[in-house]
Amino acid sequence: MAKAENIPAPAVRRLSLYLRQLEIFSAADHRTVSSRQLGEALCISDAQVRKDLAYFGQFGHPGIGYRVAELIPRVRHILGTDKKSNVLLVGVGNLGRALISFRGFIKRGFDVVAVFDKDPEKVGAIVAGPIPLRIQPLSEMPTTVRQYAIRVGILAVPAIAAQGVAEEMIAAGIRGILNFAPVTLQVGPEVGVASVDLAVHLEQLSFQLTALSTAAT
Amino acid sequence: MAKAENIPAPAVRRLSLYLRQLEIFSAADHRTVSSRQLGEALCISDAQVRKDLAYFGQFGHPGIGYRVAELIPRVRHILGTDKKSNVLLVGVGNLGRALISFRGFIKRGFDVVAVFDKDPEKVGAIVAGPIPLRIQPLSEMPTTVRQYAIRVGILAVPAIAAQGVAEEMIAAGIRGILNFAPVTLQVGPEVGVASVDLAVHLEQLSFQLTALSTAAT
DNA sequence: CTATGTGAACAGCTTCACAGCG
DNA sequence: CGCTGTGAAGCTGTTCACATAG
Repeated sequence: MAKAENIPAPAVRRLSLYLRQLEIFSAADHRTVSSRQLGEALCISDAQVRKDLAYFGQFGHPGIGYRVAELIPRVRHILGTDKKSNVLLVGVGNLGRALISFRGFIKRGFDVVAVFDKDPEKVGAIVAGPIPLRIQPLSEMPTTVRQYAIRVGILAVPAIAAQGVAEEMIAAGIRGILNFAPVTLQVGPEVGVASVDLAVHLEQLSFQLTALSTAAT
Repeated sequence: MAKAENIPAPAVRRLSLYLRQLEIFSAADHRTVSSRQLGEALCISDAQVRKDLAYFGQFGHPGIGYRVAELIPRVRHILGTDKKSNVLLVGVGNLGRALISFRGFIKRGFDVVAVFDKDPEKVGAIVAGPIPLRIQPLSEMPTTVRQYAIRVGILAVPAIAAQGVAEEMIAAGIRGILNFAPVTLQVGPEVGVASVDLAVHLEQLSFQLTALSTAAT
């Protein structure tokens, strides 16, 4: 076991993958799972799996492996997803709409309970989703954040507006931002940011392909 | 400069970010940019920026920095995004629809030119987007891939179907997959995979927040 | 005999610091 | 004098190999 700050970031990333895979094994009625099985399913070495899990505690049973039903709740607790949590979303464009109706969030314990947009034309409209939501103006964010105890926000606004909106979110009390705008947000150390740049991922694939065809010696 | 296989993967990831930022500087009429300016905008050290760019060639001018108008096309060429490329998408659910109408892809040189779905009820329907597209059955994929010279596909189907559909994509000639399904795809080494798991990102933020509040000693 | 947990060895990425060029 | 390009140093994450437990 180790203090949170000593745990490598990649290990935390993989922890989510372990949980995902454990749930798959659980659905397939596996009682126990070895580090090797877990690793093979995720293309990770068995040593890596053991080391990663060991950062967070002693979960395994020598000779047996990891008991699925025991490990899942432990990992959920570590990730803080053992309780449901409320999130908000800013930016009801194409992407925003899709994210609101995305079922994968609920499945993992995240409920989108409020949505905001700068455009006065959109404010007041109802957007469909797991729960129908009224689009609110940004000015209501501080109140709503307190009311629903929201800590995490999804940012799906155009690049040009992203930094400004992020600052409003932080001022409203948000402490974690999932950013879909193609910009690097400048935030203080008290705020966590995870960025998803869809175009960047395509560029990575494009590079791999051109690199491969160039390397055809 | 170095061979493609010697370049660290993180350097390639950052290369996309440099391009994004260079375009921002270009729009702001900066003629030249130093490694320090580029780094500050992206929260990366200046040494890192120089080393990364040096992996791909000698682009800088001592005493001056990097000429924006010169570097942008070079980086685009390295990433293989100096020419437009056609991509396809499989899975016309909520997320799929949003990705089809997502403008960010076009802006970076990727055109979604064909969409597929397994559901016979959906096949034949037209989906709106930059170009209206007819939803095709998977059986037409090999032909369409050849016709449009498609190399990269976006996978936006449910987790349970993802591995099977990925295999069909590869059989049809796809060599790069942008995967939105929450599973680890098992593919051969000739295929590139980039995975985006939206829930995993939220879990990372959740962990950071719980770790922070726990560390409040 | 199987499978974990872990110190030690290793590899790879990042930072440093400076030579060299404009 | 400013800023790049780069070997060398430093550091962090991964792999190895084995003691240990069931």
